[in-house]
Amino acid sequence: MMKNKTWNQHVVKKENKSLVLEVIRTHSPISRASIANDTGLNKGTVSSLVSDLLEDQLIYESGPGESSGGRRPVMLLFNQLAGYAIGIDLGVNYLLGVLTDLEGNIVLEKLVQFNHLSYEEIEIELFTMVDYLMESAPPSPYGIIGIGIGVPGTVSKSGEILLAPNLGWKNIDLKSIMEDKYDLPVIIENEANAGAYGEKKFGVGKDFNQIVYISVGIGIGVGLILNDELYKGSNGFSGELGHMTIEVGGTKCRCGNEGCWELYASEQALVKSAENNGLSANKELTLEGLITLAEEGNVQAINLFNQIGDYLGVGINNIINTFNPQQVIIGNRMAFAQEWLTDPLNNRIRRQTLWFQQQDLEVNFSELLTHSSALGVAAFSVENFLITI
Amino acid sequence: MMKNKTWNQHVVKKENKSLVLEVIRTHSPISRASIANDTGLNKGTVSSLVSDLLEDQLIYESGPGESSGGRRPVMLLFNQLAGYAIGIDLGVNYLLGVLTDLEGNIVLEKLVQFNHLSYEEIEIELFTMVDYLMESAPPSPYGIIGIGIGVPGTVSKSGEILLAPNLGWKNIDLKSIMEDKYDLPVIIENEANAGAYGEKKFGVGKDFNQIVYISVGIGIGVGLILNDELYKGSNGFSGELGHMTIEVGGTKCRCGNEGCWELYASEQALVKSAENNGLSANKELTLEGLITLAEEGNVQAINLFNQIGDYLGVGINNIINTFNPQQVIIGNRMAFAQEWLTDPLNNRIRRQTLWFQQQDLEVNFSELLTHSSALGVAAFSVENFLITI
DNA sequence: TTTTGTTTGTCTAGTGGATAAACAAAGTTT
DNA sequence: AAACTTTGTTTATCCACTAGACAAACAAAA
Repeated sequence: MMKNKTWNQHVVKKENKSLVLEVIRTHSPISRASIANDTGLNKGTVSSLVSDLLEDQLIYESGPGESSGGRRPVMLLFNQLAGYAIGIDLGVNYLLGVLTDLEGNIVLEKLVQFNHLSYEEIEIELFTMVDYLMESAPPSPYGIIGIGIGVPGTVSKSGEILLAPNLGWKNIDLKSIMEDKYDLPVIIENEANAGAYGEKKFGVGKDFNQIVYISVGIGIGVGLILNDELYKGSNGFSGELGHMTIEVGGTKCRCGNEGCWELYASEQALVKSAENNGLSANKELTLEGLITLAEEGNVQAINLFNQIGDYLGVGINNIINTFNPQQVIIGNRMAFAQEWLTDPLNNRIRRQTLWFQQQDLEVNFSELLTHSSALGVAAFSVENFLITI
Repeated sequence: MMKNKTWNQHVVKKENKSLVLEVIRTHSPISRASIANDTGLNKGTVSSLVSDLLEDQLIYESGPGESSGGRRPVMLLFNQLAGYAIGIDLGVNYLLGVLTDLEGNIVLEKLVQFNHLSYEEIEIELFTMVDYLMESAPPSPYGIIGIGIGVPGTVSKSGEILLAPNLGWKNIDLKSIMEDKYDLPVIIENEANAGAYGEKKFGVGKDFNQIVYISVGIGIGVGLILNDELYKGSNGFSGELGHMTIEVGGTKCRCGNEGCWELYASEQALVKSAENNGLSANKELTLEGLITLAEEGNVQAINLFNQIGDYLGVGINNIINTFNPQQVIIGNRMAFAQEWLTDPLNNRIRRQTLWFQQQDLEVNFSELLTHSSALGVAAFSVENFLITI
């Protein structure tokens, strides 16, 4: 049985309803007439679909708008308060939870930090976080419409966390656990994938279709937006670019490979070379400490960041040649060091990337910084909810 | 004006008609009843669509099939002779043209070899080739349905050849030139992209959805099949992986970068190290010459191929980490040396690729060898033709 | 103020394609 | 021969979209 997707009028209606909702979401406030004009749908069709959406409470009518030489239009607006989504960024030593409306606006946010917790202990923190956010949600027609969780590891298509090395987790079916407990749709996604989506929806990637988002933290992860959609490989493991070889016969990595990119351009690389350089110890040798040093004008610290920027450029160059993206976004904690990374990074790219790849290419730093992932998974939940309407 | 895709019953019919044709193409011979069962469409709907397709001469009825306990079914078959496609692989020193039916079977094929021709001279060869293939096509309802050309260079989405370094071409709008002359749909595609599609449709990639095809010739090009579709970047330049850095500070490449993969793992790398090793000159130092030497048991030649295999593995490792594909196909001329490449290549991958990436991963050599590209572009033309029905 | 023309949104009739169910034809099985 | 099965067509019905008529609400010109 192949059961290929067949087409009938029910599909047509659902599809057109989605289209109308999408137009209202992106162009609000907008009149029925403008929707008909924009989509090419007949005026009557739009009226009928709009009345459905009004019944669903997903949109509402506001007062009349400006006349353009005739009867004044009734303006339609997306009801972003029809429900709320929970997005959680599950980090190695923190838990960042946000409650967003259907437009991705943060209604409430909470950060918990910890150290060296076991899986069971983190699970308790997670439950506490979700409970808190659920209880705090304002009343709404649809209530909590879903929970999204971003994790620093590989996630299978079925939502199982296969390997999260920095957490020490392996084969944890968090999706089922959460769905059983809360009876809500749950989405588990790689942190870099989530961040990529977050930046695309709400951050610096809004106007681009082909985006490579590079999450530079302890390690390096990459999220790919290809043709406006998140791309995952055949099993959902794509974007493990932190383990791309940039130096044959280079340093051994615990992944089994050698010369891996994240050994040269991540937070762990930064801290390690700081130690090797015997940098003065009046500041702690952490990313934050080194940023403070650099801000004070410490040349050694600045050089370290320059070095990281250069190595970032090497990997980014490879990525550009592979994907020919419109935009490269550097995100996560390392984005705080933008000031000292930009020049060496851009130099490397200007010198070494094929000229036609540089056309229409933007290299940007994250706008949402540490919030990209949480907002991204929340947005996934919203998207999933809206297509079921 | 956004003019988003709207849905109506015309679209539904077209889509369902395509679906029915697709099922007949892949499952022929098949009865109307089976189609209804497979697709989920109503029997009556299938009957009506089938009668349309019969009128279009795209399918035909054969004699009755086996009964399964009731009336014997009328079997339907795809009429692969309803039209013919022309596919041309435009190489640096050759022109390979094929005439295929709508199923991709080669009806006629012709190879022309040359050396150091200017663009104008190659254009003449190209015209001669197309004229020959068109005249030789058997009579059919739709005649020649399109021309596809694979070129070793970057092609913009509008079909312009932007840069073909090994040909010395720049900004040549071959698509318009051909369409004006022949008044037929013309598709220009990068040779590696075409090869990837060819292998997916007719070669070793038939049963895979995420394929990385690596065309190893004078240089290295890569074609990506992601989610069953050819992926091109934002401008159509993706897959320029020959210029991926695999050694920081390595050999200078004329692309401006250094340590590019194709300097270590292509035909040009092979020949160069053969020269440097001062290999005996009783055979010419070409790929073919070195293969002959290796077949005779020449240890030096075999070592050279082993070296190439190892470096191929380095780049392939990066690619696997990036795309998490189901299959990697090594194609083009270097595939003839499969015998001496396989072991070092697989060793490198087995040692250095993350374990979960190796699951369900196949590394294969091309089946179509030098025909992948020509068949691929012909298949593009067929596909484009069928969706206009 | 009146008239004219425009814009908005609803309503009605009609079109086209899908579906379900009845039906005829051509088999097999008992 | 009778009963059942399978195939493929036909018929009546449903449903979403479209075109075009229409009324309401407004602006601008007379």
